[in-house]
Amino acid sequence: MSLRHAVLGLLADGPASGYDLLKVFDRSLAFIWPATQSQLYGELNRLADDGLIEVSHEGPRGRKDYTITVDGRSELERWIIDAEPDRIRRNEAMLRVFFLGTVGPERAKAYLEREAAVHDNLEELLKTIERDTDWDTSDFNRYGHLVIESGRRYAHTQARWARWAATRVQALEPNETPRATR
Amino acid sequence: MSLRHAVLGLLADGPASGYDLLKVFDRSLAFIWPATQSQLYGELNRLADDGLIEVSHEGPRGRKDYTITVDGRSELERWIIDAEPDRIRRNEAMLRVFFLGTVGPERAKAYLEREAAVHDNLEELLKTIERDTDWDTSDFNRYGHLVIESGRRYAHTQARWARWAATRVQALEPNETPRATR
DNA sequence: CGCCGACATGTCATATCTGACATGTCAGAG
DNA sequence: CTCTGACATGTCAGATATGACATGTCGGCG
Repeated sequence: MSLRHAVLGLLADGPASGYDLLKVFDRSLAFIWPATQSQLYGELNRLADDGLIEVSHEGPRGRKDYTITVDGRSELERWIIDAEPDRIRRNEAMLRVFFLGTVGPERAKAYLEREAAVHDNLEELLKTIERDTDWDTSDFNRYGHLVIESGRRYAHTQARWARWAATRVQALEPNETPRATR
Repeated sequence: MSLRHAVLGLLADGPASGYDLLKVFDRSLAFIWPATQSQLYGELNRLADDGLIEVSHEGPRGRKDYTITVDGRSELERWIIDAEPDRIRRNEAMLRVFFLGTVGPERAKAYLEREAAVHDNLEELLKTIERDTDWDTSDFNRYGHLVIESGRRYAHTQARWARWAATRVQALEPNETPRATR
């Protein structure tokens, strides 16, 4: 249930409307905490009900600017410092690797090489973002730079791993003991 | 909705009961695709309804051994090879990093050093598993070794990143422009 | 002045996840 | 023979997530 804290964190930087926040989610938080529009507006109302944020200004077209309250700020700090992060990471790509034995070495190898290419591309994308972003003025804040760098290193490591894994596939196959089809 | 495919993948290795599978989930799939008991039993029934698996044997205490069907096997292969993996990874720890600016440099640094230590421990754990596991007979299959190695490299990279990030924190703080509390 | 595209918020059905609860059986130790 | 712990499957309420749908407004271009 960290959407709540993502919203608080964004509002800690200054007041914003749901519409504003949605753009930030799409642009900079998309990789680490995606959120849909219906989730976001629902959460804003719940946060306001709980007194962690409040409507500080109403604009045209029903626009509502929300501001974080003192309670909201202390809840945010509590979450950042005290709460143990949930480290569970479901990883569909790795789940496939786990079962690669069922499709035979050629297709396993092809899969891993594709993974390598995907992560090469991701690394390039993140490098481009690092190069082209003005960290003081963009939707990414200064600490966002650290997050992007972490992603870049992750992509790099994964690509190297996938290429290494592709070379290991042959060795993993049982020596001519075809798996039972039934 | 990949729990479905995780179950198919495990049953591709041979028949098993829900109880058996639950142990495998806890022991070897826990890191990449955790599942609870209620999820698992529900999914087994749904898979059987859809004809992708079938009850091949009934044992004592209501035990049901499930076997993957031909349809199930082809659905599994389709998923591994054809379907585009969902690469969205919610990452609570990184979300915190994104908002580390709100708690001040000392606490930000402490957080990152803690992250480094956590990932050091994870790396050690995975190294131990790599060292002590017999990859031919354990719940991990041969390809599971590749998955563990990927995790090990990930933990290593993250620990290095966190230590590097800790050194960058000072530089990220705006020069004595205290953030507005309101 | 009319229209289009961006602005802006909201609801709803469906699906899924989580954790707790419920129920019962069998094998082996003492 | 009794009891305990592992075996074994299931249901349910409540919380979250997803994607589609609904509704309306304002600013600026032609």
